[in-house]
Amino acid sequence: MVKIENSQRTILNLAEALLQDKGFNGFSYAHIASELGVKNAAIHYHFPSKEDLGIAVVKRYRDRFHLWINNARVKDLSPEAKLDWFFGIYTDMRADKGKVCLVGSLEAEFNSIPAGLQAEIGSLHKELLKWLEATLSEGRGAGVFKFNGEPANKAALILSSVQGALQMARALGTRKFRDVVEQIKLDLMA
Amino acid sequence: MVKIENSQRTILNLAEALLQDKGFNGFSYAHIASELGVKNAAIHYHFPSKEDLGIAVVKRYRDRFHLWINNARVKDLSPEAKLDWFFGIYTDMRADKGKVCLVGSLEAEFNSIPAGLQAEIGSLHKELLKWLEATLSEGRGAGVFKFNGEPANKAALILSSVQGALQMARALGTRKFRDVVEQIKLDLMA
DNA sequence: AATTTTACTTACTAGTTAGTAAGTTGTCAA
DNA sequence: TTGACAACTTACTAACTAGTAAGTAAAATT
Repeated sequence: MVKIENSQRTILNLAEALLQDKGFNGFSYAHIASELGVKNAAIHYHFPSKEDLGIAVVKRYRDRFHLWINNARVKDLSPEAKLDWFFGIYTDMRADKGKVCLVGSLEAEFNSIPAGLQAEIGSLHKELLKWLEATLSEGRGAGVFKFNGEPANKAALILSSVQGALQMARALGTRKFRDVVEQIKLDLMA
Repeated sequence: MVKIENSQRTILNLAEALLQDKGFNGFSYAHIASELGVKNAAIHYHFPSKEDLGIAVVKRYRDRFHLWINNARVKDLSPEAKLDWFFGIYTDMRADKGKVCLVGSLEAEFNSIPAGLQAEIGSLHKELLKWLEATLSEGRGAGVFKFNGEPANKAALILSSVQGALQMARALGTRKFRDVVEQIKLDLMA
């Protein structure tokens, strides 16, 4: 028995990449197993069902996001820098083999994924919106962001558009993604 | 042999609904066949491969869009009314069992769908953007829309956000979709 | 040293997938 | 009236799907 160090984490890494690349219905346990050089059943040992695996991926993603936004390196940034950090997450996804946001990927397939995973992705989406809303609110208070209406609605618009822009970029190129991010900033700073 | 009138169209209707509901990897020929009360092979008779079926759905969607935008009932509208008509398409999707845009659905699964379908969805996306860009340009010229930057970039932002908002609404409710559309209008009219 | 636990493999199942080949039947045109 | 054709059905395949049960070997615990 060759002990692969931290199999659980390696499986989660691969599952996360596959979710962002092919979608929940676009990958199988066999994909993960062959990539890792183990058998299907080894994956089922760590994550009994595909729903368990999906939920674990999203849970870890949520934890990571919480760690970041509560970390001084993000918490103490100016609103503009916070927003740039946030957009940077999506820019990195786009650069990493044209991945899309977990939220967008799973919500596009929402009606063909397990209920537990639906709930989990809803929680992540709410948390992303909440942080973005607070950041926009802070920025408008400081006079650096300018927009009409509720920060919650502006947050929903911005998050929807970066999510959509990552998908758009798959068919129309990275250029289009950058254009959308620039336009968001233009609308916010003008 | 019970003759179902216009099977081809009935299959396309069902396939389109399934694509917008479950995604390309979330439905099968068996789903369509059982819903129509025929056998799998009957679907293969009309559309030999799943790629053929997907392409036919998107092609028909494109044709429909072209017909509408070239029709006087849309062509002769004011820019604001044109935009409302456009948003109405997405509002209707949301109301119709929480469907999402074909473009968003297929681009989220982009890396796990056939190449021919990838190309077809790219063409549709370009056409939607082109029309929206022209409408925004016309509206800004007429003084009814206000925004900075290129109409092409503003069009990409708006299309991305309605696409993303339909997906968001699946996890967070129709309310959120409406909020995004209202915010787009607010940003455009202020 | 004995036992339990962890992390697997082997071997399997039942169901689903897209896709095909060959046969059937109603309709329509020559 | 015959023959072609459209629109299927029957019957099948090979590959893949998630998931399970039982066995194994090393490592950790007692």
